[in-house]
Amino acid sequence: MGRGKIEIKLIENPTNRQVTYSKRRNGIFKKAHELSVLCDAKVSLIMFSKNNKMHEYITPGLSTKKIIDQYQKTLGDIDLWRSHYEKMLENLKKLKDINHKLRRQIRHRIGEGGMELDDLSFQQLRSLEEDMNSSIAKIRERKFHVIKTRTDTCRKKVRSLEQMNGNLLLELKEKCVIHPQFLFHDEGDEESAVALANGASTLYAFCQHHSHLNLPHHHGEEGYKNDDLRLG
Amino acid sequence: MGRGKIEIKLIENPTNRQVTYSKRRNGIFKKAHELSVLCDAKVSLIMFSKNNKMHEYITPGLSTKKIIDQYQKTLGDIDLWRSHYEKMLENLKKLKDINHKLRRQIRHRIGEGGMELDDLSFQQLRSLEEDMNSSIAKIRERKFHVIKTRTDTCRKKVRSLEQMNGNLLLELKEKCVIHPQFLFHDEGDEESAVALANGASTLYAFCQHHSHLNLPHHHGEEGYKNDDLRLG
DNA sequence: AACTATTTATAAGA
DNA sequence: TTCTTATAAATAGTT
Repeated sequence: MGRGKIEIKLIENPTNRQVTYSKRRNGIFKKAHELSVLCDAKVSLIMFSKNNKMHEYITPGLSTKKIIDQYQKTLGDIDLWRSHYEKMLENLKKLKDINHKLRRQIRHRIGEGGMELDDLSFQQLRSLEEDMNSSIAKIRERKFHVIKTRTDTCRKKVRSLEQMNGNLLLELKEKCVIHPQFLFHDEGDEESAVALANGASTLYAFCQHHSHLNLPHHHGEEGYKNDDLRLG
Repeated sequence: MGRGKIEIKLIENPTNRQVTYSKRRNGIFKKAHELSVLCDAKVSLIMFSKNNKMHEYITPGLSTKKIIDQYQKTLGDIDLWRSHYEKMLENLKKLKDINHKLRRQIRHRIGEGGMELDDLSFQQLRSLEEDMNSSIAKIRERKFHVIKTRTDTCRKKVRSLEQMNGNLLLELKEKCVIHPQFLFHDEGDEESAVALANGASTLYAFCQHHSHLNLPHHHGEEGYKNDDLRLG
C-alpha cells in the first residue's frame, strides 16, 4: 500500500528500514489497540528494533504495571529465598564448627589417635587431666554407693620407710655411742652383743613385717593406677 | 477500511465481534511478520480472545522453542534449587543430631548436670568409667615422660631405703649375736640395763613417731588423689 | 514530518 | 467460516 508494491524482505537501506519500522510499528500498535477495544481481547505486543530499542503495547486491562509488579514480586521471592538460603548456609557452617570442636574435645578426652594429645602443652595436659579427674570423680561418686573400696597404702609406705630408716639410723648411732664396741665387730663383748641381738630381733620382727609389706607395696606401685582406676 | 467506516468501540454483536477478531487478528499477524522480515525486528505478539483462546506470533529468529527452552531451563533451575535446598535441610538435621549426641557424650564424660548420669545403668557406668580410665591412662602416658625423672628417682629411693633397711637389720642382728647381754633385760647388769633403757626409749620414740605418722597418713588418703593430680 | 498515489486491510453482505 | 467487493486505512516513495 503505497506508491508502489514492495517485496516482503529485509530492507537493506538502514534509513529506509528505520522509517518503515517506525511507520509500521505505529500501524501495528494502532491495530493491536483497535483489536483490544473492538473485540475485548487481551493483547501483549513486545518488539525490539535492530538497534535493540524495545517497544511494547499491552491491552489497557492487562496493565503494564500489573505485569511489572508480578515480575518484581517474583524477583522479590527469589531474593527472599536467597537470603533464606544464605542464612541456612551460615547456620550450617556454625554447626560444622561446633561439631568439629566437640569432636576435638572428645578426642582429647578419649586420648585417641595417638598424636591427638601432642599439640597440647604440659599445662593443658595437666588441666585436661584435672578436668578428666573431676569428671571421673563424679562418675565414681555415682558408682560408689554400689561398691565399697579398698585403700591404697603406697604413699604411707614410702613415708614410713623413710621414717623407719631414719629411726634405725638414729638407733644405730646411739648404740654405737653407748657400746662403741659396735664399731668393732671382732671384739667379744657378750653383754652388749646380747642386748643388741634382743633389740635387733624386735626390730627385725617389725622390719620383716614391714619389708614383707614392701613387696606388695612395690607391686602395688604398678597396680596402683589400676586400683585407682577401678576405685574411680 | 471496508464498506463503511466503524467506530473503535466494543462490538456488541458476538458474531460480528468474532468475525472481526479473526480478520483483524490475521491482519496483525501478517503485519507483525512483515515488520519482522522487513526490519529484522524481534516481535512477540500474544493475544487472548474474549473466550480465552490464545494465539501468538513470534519472529522466526526468536523461535518459540528457544523461548520455551529458556522457560523450562528456568523452571529446571528452580527445581534444582529446591532439591539442593532440601538436601541441605537434611544435612542440617543430621548435623544437629550428631551435635546432640556429642554433647550428650561429653556431658556423660564430664558428669555435669548432676542428673546427667542417672539414666545410665550400672553396667553403662562401669563401661563409661573403664572408657574414662583408658582415656585418662593415655593422658597419663603422655604426661609420663615429663615426670618420669621424678618418679624414677622416687622409686630408686624406695629401693635403696629398703636395701639400707635390710642391711641395718642384718648389722643389728650380728651385733646381738656378738653381744648377747642385750637379750636379758631383768638382770641387774648395769651396762645392759643402760643399753636396754637406751634402746627401748629409742624404739618407743620411734613407735610414737610412727603412730604419729599414721594420722597424717590416713589424712593423706584423702589428699592422695590431689597429690596424684598434681603430679599429673 | 507531510503528502499522495497506490496498495492493503477489512466491514458488510452473500 | 470463506468469498466478494466497496471502501477505509496504511504506507512507500517523494517532497
